[in-house]
Amino acid sequence: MSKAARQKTILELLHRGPIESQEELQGVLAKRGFDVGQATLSRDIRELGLMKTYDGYVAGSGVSPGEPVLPSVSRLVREFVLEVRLAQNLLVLKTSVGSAQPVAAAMDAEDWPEVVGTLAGDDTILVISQDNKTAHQLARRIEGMLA
Amino acid sequence: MSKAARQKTILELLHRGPIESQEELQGVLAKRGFDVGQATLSRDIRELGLMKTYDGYVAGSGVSPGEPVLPSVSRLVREFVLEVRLAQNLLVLKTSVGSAQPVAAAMDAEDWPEVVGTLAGDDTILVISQDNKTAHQLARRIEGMLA
DNA sequence: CATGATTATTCATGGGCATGAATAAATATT
DNA sequence: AATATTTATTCATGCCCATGAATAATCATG
Repeated sequence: MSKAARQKTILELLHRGPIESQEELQGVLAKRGFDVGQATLSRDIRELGLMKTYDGYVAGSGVSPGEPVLPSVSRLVREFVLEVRLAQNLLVLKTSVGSAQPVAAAMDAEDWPEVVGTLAGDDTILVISQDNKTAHQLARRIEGMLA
Repeated sequence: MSKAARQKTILELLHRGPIESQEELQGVLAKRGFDVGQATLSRDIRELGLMKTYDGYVAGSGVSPGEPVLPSVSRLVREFVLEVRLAQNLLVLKTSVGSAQPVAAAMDAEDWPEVVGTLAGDDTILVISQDNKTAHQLARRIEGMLA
């Protein structure tokens, strides 16, 4: 099973109540068919931004139950973005067919300060930046991911 | 630059006219910033289903110019599909947020005989199969990709 | 403070994928 | 038919990513 599925399950489990330790989490996940090591869970916890309270691990208030996580933006950009075009303070990204949405969602999740907003169609993403300069910086960042 | 971008460019170039040889293609791509070897082009040509005619390489009639290609279905399934649920002759696939479309598109492109049709939302794909048995086979295939 | 429990990080490994050099195979030319 | 050219395939390599064993660091307990 995949990392994304595992992390989704972790969030679902935490929605039911806190889990005391990584060891307990390991056991509960094993019951759901996820055979996973402690090191991996430590990483998952960090990636999901979980908090350790007196009662155990809880999800942050910004994370809804079962909210599936996306692969990293650099991975999605590398995989799906075909072209990066600059038009003043706008960036137009061409993607593989039907692939604009996950890329845009991953970008939104990054909360990049240069991004005012995104609009995703089927194979095109419009990224709105504050001005020409920041758009240019953004384009270079994305192109760096493609290299 | 990425493989997908390169293959898209190949298709665009062929839309303008045939290209005689892989060597010529290599040179034309180099002018567009794609530094790529002959072996790779041979593979691209095979993957894109290009045909070698008397005039040179042409795209098949089923391929539109600049039609971006998707990653393999197994790759997309592995990356985005979180759950596979069976309901009689229907399969419900849960994906990461906003990721249903590329997965469904890649499935459609496979022309699996067991698939009557697909319907993709934001994070859910409904796959319609002929009957319970073929749906079950399909589920197992997809689950195999996830392992 | 010593010890045990828990968590984080390092290190090594392996899977998946893409690539090009080298080689094999196929095709074109003379 | 011999040779040159073109294409396909094998082999080796490297990148990216994920993982767990081992270890280091941190925290809790007595």
